[in-house]
Parts: sequence; structure tokens; C-alpha cells
Amino acid sequence: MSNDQNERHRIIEEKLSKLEIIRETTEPYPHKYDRTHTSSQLHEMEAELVENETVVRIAGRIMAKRKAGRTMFLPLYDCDGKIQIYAKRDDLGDEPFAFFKKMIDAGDIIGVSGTLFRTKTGELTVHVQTFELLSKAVRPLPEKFHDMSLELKSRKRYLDLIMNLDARDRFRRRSEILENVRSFLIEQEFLEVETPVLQPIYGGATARPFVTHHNALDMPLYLRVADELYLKRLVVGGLEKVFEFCKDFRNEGMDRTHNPEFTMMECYAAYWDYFDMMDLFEEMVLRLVDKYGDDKKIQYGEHVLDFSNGFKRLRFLDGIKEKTGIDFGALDDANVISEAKKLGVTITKGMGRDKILDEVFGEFVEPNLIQPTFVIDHPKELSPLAKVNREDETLVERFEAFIAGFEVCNSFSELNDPVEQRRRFEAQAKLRAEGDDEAQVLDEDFLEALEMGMPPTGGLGVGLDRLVMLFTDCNSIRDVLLFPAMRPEEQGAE
RNA sequence: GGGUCGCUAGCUCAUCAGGUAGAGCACCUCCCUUUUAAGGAGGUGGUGUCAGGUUCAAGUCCUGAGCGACCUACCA
Repeated sequence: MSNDQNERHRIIEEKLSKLEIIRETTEPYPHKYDRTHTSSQLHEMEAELVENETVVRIAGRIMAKRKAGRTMFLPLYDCDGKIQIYAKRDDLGDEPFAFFKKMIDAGDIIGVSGTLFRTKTGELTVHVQTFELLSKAVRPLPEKFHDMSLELKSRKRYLDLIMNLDARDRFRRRSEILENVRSFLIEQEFLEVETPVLQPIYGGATARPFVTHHNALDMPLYLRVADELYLKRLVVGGLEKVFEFCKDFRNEGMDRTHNPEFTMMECYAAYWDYFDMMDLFEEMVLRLVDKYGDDKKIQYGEHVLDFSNGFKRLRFLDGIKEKTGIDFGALDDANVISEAKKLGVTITKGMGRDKILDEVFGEFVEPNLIQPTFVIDHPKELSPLAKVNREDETLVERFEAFIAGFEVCNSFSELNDPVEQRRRFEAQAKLRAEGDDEAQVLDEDFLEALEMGMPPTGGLGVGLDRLVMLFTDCNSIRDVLLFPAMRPEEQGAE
């Protein structure tokens, strides 16, 4: 972008010329610095460090420079918090102090050694004995007492992380949550595996893919929309419990719960059904509730989400009946259409009965599912990879978890009948021919795997970004992605 | 995709009855030996998102484009 233009900016010019002056006597970008403590360790170990007058070495970014004559106070941010440092001319000597005062600015990264004390206003502070410039910043920090715009935070996440310690905490928590889920699955004896991101045929979800091209093979490849079909191949192969943390890519709209690339966790367990998966998911989430919530409750925006009774179970058609008063399950196709129309649902050509039900559900039920709910037993056409329901052959054995009005997971008793699976794929092909470009594509290689015999299997996919949103009280997926998708700032930039 | 609002100094924002721009932070000079949105004095810095139009005159009005925020619809 306009680097050249920005580098003409006065402040940057000034800092660059300052940098050249520094270079005459000092290396502004040395190779390393040995620190003895981090800021939070200083706070934790204060009593001991003060008593022993321990000389500590810390490093971090200067966030402000408060000059008071022949002394300076500077807040320093490091990996886990902040600590104030105090520099005094009489301690450092005229030359070094002058260098510090003149050449080192807010935004620079320095290392200092010194002893701990408390100022008369009570702030724990390092009394500097020696200092070292570790990295000179040639751009100014953003303004310090107003929050950056949301756009700038998302575009330049490093600035957000520099300025806002809570942003660092949020992403640290994201990592912690993912780690928690991972170790939970490993405890349950799931095996972590990796499957292709680049796939010759995409499948496992109803979604439009990103397409790319392999030059050597001269063929199109698709970025995965799900890893489901690969994980099931592994179950066929005898890896009975597998999981993957997978970046998936869907070429669709973006909003507060959707980013074109996002992170899912899918897991499959042989000999399990969807009830087992409900238990697994519930336990996985309750662990997080215990860790981050209070008395089985978590605050999310205006809502208090109450997990003390686990997830409520709501049958898909019952949910619709509750909210609309209409028992769609008892209606024939023509009446489904006319009732849906009465409700104001837009029906387009090629929408089958079940698709219409999905619309009704999405409109009238989903937004109301604030408290943790498993929506179970969906219509068959919506779920071409799910096994038919053992009690009602028009439905499948499936559940989706809804919390705070959005979907967090999707799971089924996996369809393992190769003949039936082929039929379902063919039905999808028909939908596709009728114009549904999200319909799934027949995957012959996957069918061949099923034909080898897959044990009865339970599968689960969890939208990890959304899970993180819940436990970080974030309203938008962008806030839990370090680098959310953004349009380039300037056109024709290069 | 549809609607509403926004885009002015590096950052956060003023100017909003059309008369060619201001503040705070940051930066520069100076004063200040316990400050913490440090303070005081002075100063630099703007092709007002872009492109057209109306007008004697446009950041300000009109049209279009770009980017963003929020709401709304669909996929996790």
C-alpha cells in the first residue's frame, strides 16, 4: 500500500533520522536480551525482591514517557502485563540519561535492569540502573486514551494487541479454550489426525467452496468446506476415534458469526450414536463453563446463559410447532408450502419440503434459542450424511447445539449404509441440477470407502470460533479471529 | 444481497446556516529530580477517502465509486 507515502510523513521521517543518529553510537536492534522476570512475576514476587534488593532485568514496550525534569517515569508493557520504570539522571549519569530522554520514545522496546520500589503514590516501579534499546519504533503509537476504531483493531491486530491488554487476554483465552477441547478429546482417547485442505471433490457440508488450481496436475482443487468425509474414511480404516482441528473455507457471506475461513473441530467415534455425541459435547462445554463461568452460568452480552441443567433437548418439528402453532410434521407437501407462505416465508423454486421447514425453523425458532439447547431429529433431506432416525424414517438422527441464538455444533449418527448414502447423494445431485449450488457433490471415492463397511459411528462438528465467542463474551467472530477477513483498504494498492 | 450511518492531521474527534480547517494525544524546542490521561511555554504537521457535478466560492449541497460500522436475510 502507500508505504512510500506514509514514509514521507513527518513523524516517521523524524524517527528515522533519530534512528540514524542512534546508529552512530548504539545498535538499535540488538540480537537478544536476557531478562530475569516478567512484569507479572515482579508483582507476584514483590516482597522478596524488594527485601533482597534484587537487581531484576525486564524487557518490554514503552507505552508513554513522562518526563519530570531530571527524572522520567515510563510504563512498560510486556508479555503478561505492565510495570512502571523510573529513570533518574543522578543514577544513570548525564550522557546515558540524555540519550534515554532524547532518543528513546513511547513505542520503543527496551530492556532495563534495576531494583524494585514503590513510589509515593504506591505504584510498583523498577528503579533503572542500566537500560538498553532493543528495538526502535519508527511509527508512532495510536492515541492512548481513546479506543482505536473497530476497523483499525481488525486490520492491524498488532496495534490492538500493543494497546489493549484485554485483547491479548482474549486471544490467550482462545488458545486456552482450544487446548482444553483438545486435551479433553485426547483424554477420551480420540486420535488427532490431519486430512487434506486441498481436495479434488469437496464435501461434508452444504456450502459453496473456494476453487484453486494445481499446476502440476493441471486440475481444479477445492479448499475444504469440511473434513467429514476424510475422517469417516479413517473410521472405515479402523481408527475408531479420531478428531481434527480444521480450518474450513466457505465461499459465502460474512457477518458477525461467519468468516470465510474458520476453525472447526470434527470428531468421530465408532460404535457411538448421536446420543453419545450429545454427552461428549455437553461434557466438553461444561468443562469450559466450569473454568470460565460462575456457578454453571456464563454472562454473554445481556444474557446469562445457564448450563446448570445441561442442554435442553428440542425436536426440530416440536420447536416449529411451539413457535408457530403449526404441526408441520402432520401436513402434506402442498400444505407445508401454503402454511409456510402464510407465515411469510419466502419460497423459491426448487425448495423441497424439508428446505422450507428449515426456513421456518431458521426464522421462528433459532433466534429464540438463547439458553443451551440441542435441536434434534431434523428432516432427512437437510442432512444427506446422517442416518435415518430409528423411530421416524422421515427424520434423521441429528442434533445441533444452539446457544445465544447461534449454532455451535452439528452432529449425527453417521450414515454408514453405502446404498442409502448413494441414494442421498443422488438426491443432492438432483437439487444441484435444480439450481441449489450448495447441494453436496457425489464423492465416488468416499462411497467406495463406505462400501468397505464403516462401523456405526457418531460424528460431531464444533464451530470453535463461536465457542470462543461465548466464553470471551464477544459479539462478533472478528473479535476472536486474529486476522478476520477484510477487504483491502485501498483499491489498486501495490 | 437489502437498509441506515460514517470516512477531516500518524491516532481519537470537532467544525455541519456553503466563504479554502481546529483540539487532544503523538512529534520537535524549552522548563520541571516520585510521575501515572504528569504539568507549563512555544512549534511542526491536512490534495478534508476517491471521481464527477451545482456554485463567484464545497470538508460542508448533489451524483457515482471505494472502504467500514450497525441492522436484516442465508451458510458453522
